[in-house]
Amino acid sequence: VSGLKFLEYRFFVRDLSIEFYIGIIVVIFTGLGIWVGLKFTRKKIVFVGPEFVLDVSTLERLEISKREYEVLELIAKGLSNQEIADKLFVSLNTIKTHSSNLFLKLEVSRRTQAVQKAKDLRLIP
Amino acid sequence: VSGLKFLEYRFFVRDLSIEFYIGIIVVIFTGLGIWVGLKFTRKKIVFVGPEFVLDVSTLERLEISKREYEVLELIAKGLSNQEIADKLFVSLNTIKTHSSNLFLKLEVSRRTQAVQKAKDLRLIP
DNA sequence: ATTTAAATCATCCTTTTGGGTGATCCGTTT
DNA sequence: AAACGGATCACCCAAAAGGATGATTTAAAT
Repeated sequence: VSGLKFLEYRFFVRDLSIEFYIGIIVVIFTGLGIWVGLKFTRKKIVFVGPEFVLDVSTLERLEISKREYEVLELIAKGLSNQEIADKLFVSLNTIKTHSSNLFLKLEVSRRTQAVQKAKDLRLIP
Repeated sequence: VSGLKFLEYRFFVRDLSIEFYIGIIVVIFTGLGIWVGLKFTRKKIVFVGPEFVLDVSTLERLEISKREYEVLELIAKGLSNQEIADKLFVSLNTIKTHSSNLFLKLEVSRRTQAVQKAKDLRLIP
């Protein structure tokens, strides 16, 4: 306040009220507090594992059915057609049909390519 | 200040200086500023792509040769043995030998499993 | 009621892949 | 010089995968 009064004395002629000085002080120290708060806060670093978000729109665009998607997932896990058939309780032929249709829709000709492309398209993690 | 003086009047008998009140105000509003600064700071979120680091020790432990590793990479890209042979300018039989040895070392029996396991072992991204 | 899409299974045939074995060549190590 | 690991290739056989086509059933949509 003394400093402010001194400044007032030097540069102005008006006599300012004590409330005015207090207002200025409030503003200045609130600002200081904000600055300190920002300055000494550790930046909160959040490591985000690349959260997989299924691209449903692509799934729909390619008209991939639920069953085909199941087969795709199991193919991606490295299972053979026979193993997939056993796991889904259907015949090997059925799985071959599903995978064939899947390859057509994904525009690939091998299961390894299907896995690659499906990952690129965010259909599987 | 008026509020403070009122409080002083109510609960204390001493006559406190204006500097004292200003000190209190400074402390209060600096604290307020700090609070605001912390409250409205967005947490800094850093997305960390899962930086792939090749696990050389595993590669050496499994005694996977350079050529075999090359084949592994191309298998992971979805190439057929014939395509790999063309790309590396060797015969199909050579690739079959390499992939067979690779499967032995990775303890798998299919290329899709090899890709899966190689990823788990951090041999490929 | 008819159409449609999904899921199921089959048959036939071809290509790809995997497993086993053996052989040659070439550097490096012993 | 001999041994060794690596890279290369061949041949054989069996299993797996892929492509094409057709058929049946069922549930949902029109």
